[in-house]
Amino acid sequence: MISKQAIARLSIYKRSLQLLRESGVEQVSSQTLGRIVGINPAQIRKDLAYLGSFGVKKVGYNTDRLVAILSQALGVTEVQKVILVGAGNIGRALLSYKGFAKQGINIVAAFDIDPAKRHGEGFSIPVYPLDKMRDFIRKSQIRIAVIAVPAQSAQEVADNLVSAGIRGILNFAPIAVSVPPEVIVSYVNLATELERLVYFVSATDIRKTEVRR
Amino acid sequence: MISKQAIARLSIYKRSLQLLRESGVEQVSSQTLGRIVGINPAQIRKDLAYLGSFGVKKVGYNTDRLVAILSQALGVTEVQKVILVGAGNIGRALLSYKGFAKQGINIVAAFDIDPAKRHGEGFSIPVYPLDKMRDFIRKSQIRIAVIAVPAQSAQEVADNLVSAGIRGILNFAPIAVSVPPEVIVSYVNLATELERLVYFVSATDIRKTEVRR
DNA sequence: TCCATATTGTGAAAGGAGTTACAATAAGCC
DNA sequence: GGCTTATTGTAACTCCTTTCACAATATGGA
Ligand SMILES: NC(=O)c1ccc[n+]([C@@H]2O[C@H](COP(=O)([O-])OP(=O)(O)OC[C@H]3O[C@@H](n4cnc5c(N)ncnc54)[C@H](O)[C@@H]3O)[C@@H](O)[C@H]2O)c1
Ligand SMILES: NC(=O)c1ccc[n+]([C@@H]2O[C@H](COP(=O)([O-])OP(=O)(O)OC[C@H]3O[C@@H](n4cnc5c(N)ncnc54)[C@H](O)[C@@H]3O)[C@@H](O)[C@H]2O)c1
Repeated sequence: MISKQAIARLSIYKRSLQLLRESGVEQVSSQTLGRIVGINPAQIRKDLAYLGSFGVKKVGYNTDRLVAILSQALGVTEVQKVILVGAGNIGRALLSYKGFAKQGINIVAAFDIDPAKRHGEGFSIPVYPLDKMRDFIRKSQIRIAVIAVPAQSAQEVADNLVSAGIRGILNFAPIAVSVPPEVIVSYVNLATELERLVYFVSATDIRKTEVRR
Repeated sequence: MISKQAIARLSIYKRSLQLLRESGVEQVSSQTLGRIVGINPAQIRKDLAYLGSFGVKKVGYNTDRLVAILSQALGVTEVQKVILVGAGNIGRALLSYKGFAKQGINIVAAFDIDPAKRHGEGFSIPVYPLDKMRDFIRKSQIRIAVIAVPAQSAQEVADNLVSAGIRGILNFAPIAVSVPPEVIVSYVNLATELERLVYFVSATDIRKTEVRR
């Protein structure tokens, strides 16, 4: 199995390769890609080696082919449907974002307890009441959900999601949720990210350049 | 120097300890805290040992004292001022968020190229034109900035920030920015997080429970 | 056609990070 | 006051990640 760090890097490669491809670049060496994404070329070659061997010596990798291979490996050859719970500040920002589609990810519906949050303001994704959630997940075979509700509701929402069949959760609430072992939870903790910066900036002496996930 | 993973965990401990303290808990063992945050108790003890030795055998740690020590270690004993560049979808979500203050972080101003983004809609933080940015950073001695502009503007914004004296950047744009070695850049890449979930959920067999940063 | 060389793929080395295990010990109880 | 025991702090170990280094090799040019 590929490690979670490696998967994150594969996703980063994919995005950069898509951009390169769009600007007409057909071949790229691990060195050049490494410069673009800020990652050691040997690391890139090793990550790609998990998926097979499709570089050409003295030339590099075909951008088109590599994007296809990475999409396949990551499981986004066909669009992945995702739902969102909590159409507040963060939730609405996600609903308005057009960039996920290009990465093969589609937020297909949102759910919110508050009726006032249910008019689509600008974005075309519907916001439903909570009691539609379970059925929607079942009928549309949704496996991944984003939690963007207040911390005190996160566990309850997670429990509902899991019992409806959700297998992966991206949690914006700054609190650990407990789920069965077969469910994967990933956290986005922005306050932590900022505190991390505060620490490394405050520690004044010269140090490592980048803090990358 | 403490590793970036350890710093992230210290921040997580701090938040949970604050919650515990608020609900009247005065002492907590590494085991109990570990259960709450989902982290191995030995890991917690080791992380705390970086900062000194202030647990009490057979009792655990004093929540009050530990919050103070963690705040000190992370550099948030006094409120840290942060600026935001790009008051779009994500930027406005951050500006509306009340939760940073509790962690000792204060977004004091935002900057946007678009005049239409400059009315404070609900949030009290001012949104200024870009040409005020340099002076503001200098005068208010800001060291940390959040980039929430489109990818194609991110490098330009980063260059401006760095030349004005910014030392740490939290970048929401899904693109690597190049900065001098003394500047720290941290990335929030939501598409990557979702793709990672897609991968681990798709790889159907039984596997590790959580993907934590 | 043959050569010089840029680049891959990977084995080995180095460097962390996380976990286990346990001796030390202070607290609370009898 | 002494004993039992929960809990810390840390040393040792294991596991995992990243980097280094280089042989293999396909390409493009002469
Ligand atoms: N906004 C930010 O910049 C930011 C930053 C860091 C962390 N967060 C975290 O992200 C989460 C969301 O933040 P926000 O600023 O968007 O909050 P918000 O209050 O604006 O939005 C929360 C939404 O969740 C809905 N909700 C509440 N309980 C619910 C439930 N049980 N089921 C479904 N919906 C429910 C509310 O109606 C509301 O629309 C919070 O946990 C917050 O701590 C936000
Ligand atoms: N919204 C999301 O959910 C989301 C998700 C993933 C990534 N992102 C990334 O976050 C960034 C912001 O996304 P968004 O949805 O908020 O975009 P947005 O277009 O809503 O907002 C961008 C803002 O930046 C301003 N801006 C543009 N160029 C600028 C410049 N040179 N200086 C200052 N301000 C400038 C624009 O006026 C606008 O207000 C993008 O890079 C996007 O790819 C957003």
